[in-house]
Amino acid sequence: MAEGLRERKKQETRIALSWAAVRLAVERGYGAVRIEDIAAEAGVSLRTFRNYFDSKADAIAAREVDRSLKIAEELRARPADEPLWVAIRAAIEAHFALGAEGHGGRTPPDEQWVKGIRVMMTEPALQGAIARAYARVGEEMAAAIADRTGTTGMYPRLVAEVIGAVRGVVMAEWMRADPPRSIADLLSEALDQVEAGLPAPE
Amino acid sequence: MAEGLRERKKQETRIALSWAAVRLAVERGYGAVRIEDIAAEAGVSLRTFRNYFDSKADAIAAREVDRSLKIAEELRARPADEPLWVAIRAAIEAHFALGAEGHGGRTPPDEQWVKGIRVMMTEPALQGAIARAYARVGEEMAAAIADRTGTTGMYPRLVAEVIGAVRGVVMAEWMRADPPRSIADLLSEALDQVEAGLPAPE
DNA sequence: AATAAAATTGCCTAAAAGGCATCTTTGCTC
DNA sequence: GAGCAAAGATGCCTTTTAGGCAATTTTATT
Repeated sequence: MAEGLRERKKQETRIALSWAAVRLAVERGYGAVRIEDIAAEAGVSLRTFRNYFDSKADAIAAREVDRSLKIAEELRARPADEPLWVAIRAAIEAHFALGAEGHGGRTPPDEQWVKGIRVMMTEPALQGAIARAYARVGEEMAAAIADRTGTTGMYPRLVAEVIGAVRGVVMAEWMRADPPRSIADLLSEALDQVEAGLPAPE
Repeated sequence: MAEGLRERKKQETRIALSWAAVRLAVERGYGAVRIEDIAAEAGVSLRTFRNYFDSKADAIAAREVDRSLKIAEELRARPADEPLWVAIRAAIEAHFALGAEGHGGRTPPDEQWVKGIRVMMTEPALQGAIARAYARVGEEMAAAIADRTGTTGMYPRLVAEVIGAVRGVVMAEWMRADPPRSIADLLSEALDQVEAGLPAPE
């Protein structure tokens, strides 16, 4: 086994910790969670928590990083001859498939995640960590785009950051839209506008 | 006087504190600055510092917020009949006029600010605060754009966040470009690409 | 099984966060 | 211009975080 037990256990601990952090924050509010509680919940010592994350906020943000990195992964998985923006749309849509007007009866395990997102976007103390997390994601995206298009210079980063902007605006709108709109819709609308160069409507 | 001495003094203290924070961070490195030092430098008590800012990082970021808010201000000041993107370009360019291949001999007072920027973009501990700061700026920008275009929905926020993305990418490229390129150039290039809808180059 | 490498943990100190009461300053009224 | 109310500044205090260091346990390798 290439990675070995050691690596796997580390990942597991990391994920357990960040899930615990999210769960507790959702349950009792971010401010009321001590990192001590998080560590206890995950079954490690307080000190170990600190070996994994620099802060409570980072632990929560880590969940979103891991999720979001999948966009870049998905993008790399798309056929190489697919036009860039088609691939991008597909990658993002796959990522957001969670909130998808979940019919089908079975509550997706993501349902709890939606609450987590809400906490993350709401709690001011978290926004810094989230932003830093997305910066990480942006780098991955830029790399994926650079590889796919063979471009250098600002282009890949520009695209990556603009996608990040779209993600953010869409999520914000999705959370506050009343009546609710589907993420797929919002996403599509936003990407259309971006691809058109955001012309001023008259 | 509408605002009164009270408000003015508060602003002064706020600015003094955040300048002190930036200066000290540039001089001796972010980590080596105690908020106690910052307070002392600005001539207030440690406790007062805390009344103004939630953290050391916020104090530094505040400087960049104040600066960046001028973009929105500038945008509002542009003639109402100017096309949106023309106005946006002008507003951003005015903002970045600092680094402008400063000939003319006199070192702009902004020279120190450039160092400040470098610290802000470099220090990981600061990136969260910076990001939050830019979120503030994004709101102002979105409001300005909404007012100017009379649009609602995602459009204003989308434009604002995309501009933020451009700003970020341009600054990063500017700091790492070797040989150096002028900010105006980079900005122009980035905005061209965005306005064109970021088409994949072939 | 023996040993090296790496992770976990406990202990400890410095620093930060923020509540609360007190004292000053500012703004307003008479 | 004296007095009063509101807002800000300050000091004190407790809880929580941050992170270095060394000891201990666990995993990987030979």
